[in-house]
Amino acid sequence: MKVFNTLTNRLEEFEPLNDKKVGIYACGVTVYDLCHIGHARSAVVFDVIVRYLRYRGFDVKFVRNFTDIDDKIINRANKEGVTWNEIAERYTEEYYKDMDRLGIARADIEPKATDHIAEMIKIVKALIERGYAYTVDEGEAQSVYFSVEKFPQYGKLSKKKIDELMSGARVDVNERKRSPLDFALWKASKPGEPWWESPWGKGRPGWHIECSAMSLKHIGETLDIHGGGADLIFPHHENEIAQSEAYTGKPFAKYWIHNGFVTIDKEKMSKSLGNVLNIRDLLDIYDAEALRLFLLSSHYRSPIEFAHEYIKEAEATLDRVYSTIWRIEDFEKVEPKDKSKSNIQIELNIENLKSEFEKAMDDDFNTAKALGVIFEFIKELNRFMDKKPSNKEELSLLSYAKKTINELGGVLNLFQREPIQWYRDLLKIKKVEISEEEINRLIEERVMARKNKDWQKADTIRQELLSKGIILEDKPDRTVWKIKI
RNA sequence: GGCGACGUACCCAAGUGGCUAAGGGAGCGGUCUGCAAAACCGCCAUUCGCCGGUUCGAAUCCGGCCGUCGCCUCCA
Repeated sequence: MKVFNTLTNRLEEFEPLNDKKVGIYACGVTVYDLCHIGHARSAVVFDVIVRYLRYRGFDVKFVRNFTDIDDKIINRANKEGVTWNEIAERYTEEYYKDMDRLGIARADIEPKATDHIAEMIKIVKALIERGYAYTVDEGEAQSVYFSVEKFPQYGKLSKKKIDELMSGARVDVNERKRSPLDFALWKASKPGEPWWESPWGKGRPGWHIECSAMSLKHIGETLDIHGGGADLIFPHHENEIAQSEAYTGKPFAKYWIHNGFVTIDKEKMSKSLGNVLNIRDLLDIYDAEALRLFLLSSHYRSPIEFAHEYIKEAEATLDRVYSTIWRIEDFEKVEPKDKSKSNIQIELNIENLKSEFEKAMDDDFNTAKALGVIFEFIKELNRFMDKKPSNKEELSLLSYAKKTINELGGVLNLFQREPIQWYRDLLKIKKVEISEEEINRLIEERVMARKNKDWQKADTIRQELLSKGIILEDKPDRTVWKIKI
């Protein structure tokens, strides 16, 4: 199994530090606003990585944090006239609402920064004692900064050189740092800001230190995998390496995995550009699984361009998969004819499907390729069913195929619904103005008309439903409805 | 300015030295159907931004050019 390591800029064989045990830490969100589709991508990517490692038999401990104290949270709270923790709690809840719908499994541990103040203080104290950090007076209290020049390897993750960073650095007149590259480990609180008691007076933690403290506590000195969005490489992850390795003297993480951005009009989606799309707004008009499929349809490190058209394509794809599964279920109801000899020449190579899927996923979690493998198999399945399988052997092969799609889909957390549920959910999300009962009533009416060869009436009903976004399919034994995408 | 990534059909997207350049969507033609829809079959890149080089052989390696984007500031 190979993974791309940002630290070495190369594909590497994945070998955890302790046999089958894997400790993963992924940077979560700062809870000050609704999550956007970029957050969704990162969450989906690491969700799939964890699911696949488990599928491969690794014993995974997955930690994903919440940053629940930060300037942005404080600003938002001040703007709304509420407390900072009210903001943090509110957006943590909203995070779960969105991520649950996207099928993101909960991490094994989901620590919050403010529950680890003591651990952070301990590290900061040690860094001062060992000469890696220094204090700066800020009125009654002190701030603590990490001195980047004391850590010569600084820049090894982001491939930056300290002197080049220095020459390009902005000079911030308000900060009393010794070097513009130094970053805050601990901030003295200004009046009105939240604070915790510390050896440096009333203050609050800097951003980066929380991840060092929480990963150390919940996983250990060296992580197998540390991940997050590519925009965290610098300075966040670079700073984490500096402070963690200065503290423990051990490598902070063996593999660094970073997901690419979501772009709109080829530009990175970001708050400062004002082009963010909230997950919430998209889930109002698209099926969550379609959004998830869209996010997995290109490699996790490539930039992925968002367009409504692409989500619709993903919906069409899902529709095809669920239609095929539905078809299999029809065959499962057929009483097998034991005597009939199999005359189907079409290959239904399920072991090959599995091995090709695994091959794709083993290659740096190539979900795009893995999906291609599944879609190819879907075509094979339909071809197989076109030949009207009827004996026991053929029908059990179909059931096994269905089970396998479910199993492999489970790694991506796709294709897990009952087909009828897919159409019912779509009925809601597309705001179709007709109930399932009404659809079934019209179908009954049309069945009667067709029996009487009243084609005109049958076509009128079909047309009426189509105008509301419902497509009818006449099967040999019955008529089913689907949603027009 | 420094560092990095990318450029594959009408659109999305795999493929990083050698069988016919995956897969999906759209489109066109056909089978099936009362008509449809779905499904299936066929067509849809002699060619991978451009120009050179290495090689028996390159979309894949090297060099140059053009274009797009990202990081260097809070960001998934």
